[in-house]
Amino acid sequence: MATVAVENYLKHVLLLSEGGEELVSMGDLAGALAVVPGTATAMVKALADEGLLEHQPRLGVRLTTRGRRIALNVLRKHRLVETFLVETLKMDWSKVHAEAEQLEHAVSDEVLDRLDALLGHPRQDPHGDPIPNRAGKIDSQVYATLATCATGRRLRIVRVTEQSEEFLRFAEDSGLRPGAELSVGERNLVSGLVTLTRTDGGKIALGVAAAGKILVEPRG
Amino acid sequence: MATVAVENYLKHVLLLSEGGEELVSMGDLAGALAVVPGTATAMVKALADEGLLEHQPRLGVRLTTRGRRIALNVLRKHRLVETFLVETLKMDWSKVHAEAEQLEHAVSDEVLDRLDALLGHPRQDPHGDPIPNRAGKIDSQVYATLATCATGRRLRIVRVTEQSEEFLRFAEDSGLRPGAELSVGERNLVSGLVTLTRTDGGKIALGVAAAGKILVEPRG
DNA sequence: CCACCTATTTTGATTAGTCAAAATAAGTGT
DNA sequence: ACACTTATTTTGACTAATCAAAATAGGTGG
Ligand SMILES: [Mn+2]
Ligand SMILES: [Mn+2]
Ligand SMILES: [Mn+2]
Ligand SMILES: [Mn+2]
Repeated sequence: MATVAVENYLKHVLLLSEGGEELVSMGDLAGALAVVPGTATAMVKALADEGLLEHQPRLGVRLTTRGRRIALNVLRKHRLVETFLVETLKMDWSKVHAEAEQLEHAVSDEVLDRLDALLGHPRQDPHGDPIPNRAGKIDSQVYATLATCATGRRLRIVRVTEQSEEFLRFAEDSGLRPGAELSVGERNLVSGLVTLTRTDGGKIALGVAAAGKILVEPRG
Repeated sequence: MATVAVENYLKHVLLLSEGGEELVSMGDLAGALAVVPGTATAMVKALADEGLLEHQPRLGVRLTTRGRRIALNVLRKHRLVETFLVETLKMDWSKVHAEAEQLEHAVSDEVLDRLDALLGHPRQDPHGDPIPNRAGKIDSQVYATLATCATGRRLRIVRVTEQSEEFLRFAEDSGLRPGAELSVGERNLVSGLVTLTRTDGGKIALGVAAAGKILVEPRG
C-alpha cells in the first residue's frame, strides 16, 4: 500500500497539474509539500521507478495512469471527509482542511463508500471543490474568478480555492462562501483593488490576488 | 506529537496491564505489536527516556502518568471510532477494529469530542469495551466469563474481549453479542467444553478458551 | 553448584523520508 | 561566445522504526 508520503506527493502533483497535461516543476512540488527541492527530486525518482509518475529531468513530472488513479482516490477521501466534518459534525469550514490532510490517509475504501452514501453522494465539498466519483471522474469545469469576470453582472460564488484557515475565516466573515450572490462593482487594475456588492447591499474591498481565489458563475 | 508507533506501544502497554499496576513483559508487548523482541526493547528504552514509561530491565514496563494519559486518549479514540463506524455508518462489528487501528492516530481531539457528542457520550463500544471519558477515567469493573461463571443461572453478555474478525463473525452468527441473554448448561473441564442455552432455547457448544473471552453478568 | 533453557538485550544492517550544502545544467543577456 | 542567475540534482548525513542473529542474564532442575 502507498505510504502517507507517497499519497501526499501524488495528490499534490494532481492538484498542481490542474487536470491538464502540463508538467509540474520540482520547485512547485517541493513548495506544495513543504520539503527542500532535493527531497522532492529523491522521492520523485522513487515514484518514477514505481511507475506512478513520469519524470523528465530538469523539466518536471506528470502522473501515470496508475499514479493518477491513486491520487484521485486520495483527493476523493480528502474532500468527502471535509464534507462529513462540516455536514455531520458541524465543524467550521476553515478548519476541516487540516483535519482531512491526516484522515485522507486513514480512511479505507469501505468507510469512504459509506461516508459517500451517508452524505448523499455530494458533488462538491464545503469549499466548492469538486469531489471525484468512485470511477475517478472529476468535474473540471473552468470558472471565471472575481479578478477576471465581467463587472456589473449578478454572480454566484461556486468555489473558494484556498485552504488556509485565515483566508477562509475572512471569507466566511465577509459572506463569501459558495452559493452566496453578489456582483463586482469596479476593478482598478492599477491599485489592484476589487470592489464587491453583496445582495444585501454591503460593499467589500478585496485585492486582486484574493479575488482570483474566488470562482463565480453568472447567476441563472 | 507522538508518532503512530509511539501511540501503538503506549496503548498496548495499557491494554496488557489491564488497569492494574503489574509490569508488562517484553515478550507480551512485542507479541501484541507484532514486532521482534529486540525492536520492543529498543523502543521501550526510547520511551523511557521520554518519560512515557518506566523500564525495569529484564522484568518489564509500566506506564508513567504522562504515558498513561496519552494511552487513554488513543484508546478513547479507538473505541469511539468503532462506535461511530457501527452506529452511524452501519459497519459490521467484526470489521471495525482494523479500521479503528488506523483512524485512532488520525482523529484530532476536536473531532473526537464532536464524535462523542454525536453518539450521545457512549460508555461502551460495540464489543462492550469501556470507553475512557475525556478526563481519562475508565470503568474497570471485573466480570465473570462463560468459562468461570456459575452454571444454570440466567446471564447477560456484557463484553466480548477479542478483536479478530473470525471470532467476532462466529460470535455474531451464534447470537453471542453484548446484551444477549443465555445460561451455561454444563461445563466439562476434562473435555474443555462449555454448553450454552440461548433464550430461544438454542444450544451452542464452545471451548473454554473461547468461553473465557465472553464476559457476563447475572441478569437483573 | 553447575549445566541448561528461555526471555531479554545487544549488535549490525536496512528502509523510508528528510535536510544542508555543494555541484551542475539551462537559460538570459550582453 | 561568455559570464550570470536560477532551478534542479547530487552527495553526505541524520532520525525513526524495523529485523536477524549473536550475546547475556536469570532462573530451574538435577
Ligand atoms: Mn495528507
Ligand atoms: Mn476542500
Ligand atoms: Mn493503531
Ligand atoms: Mn472494541
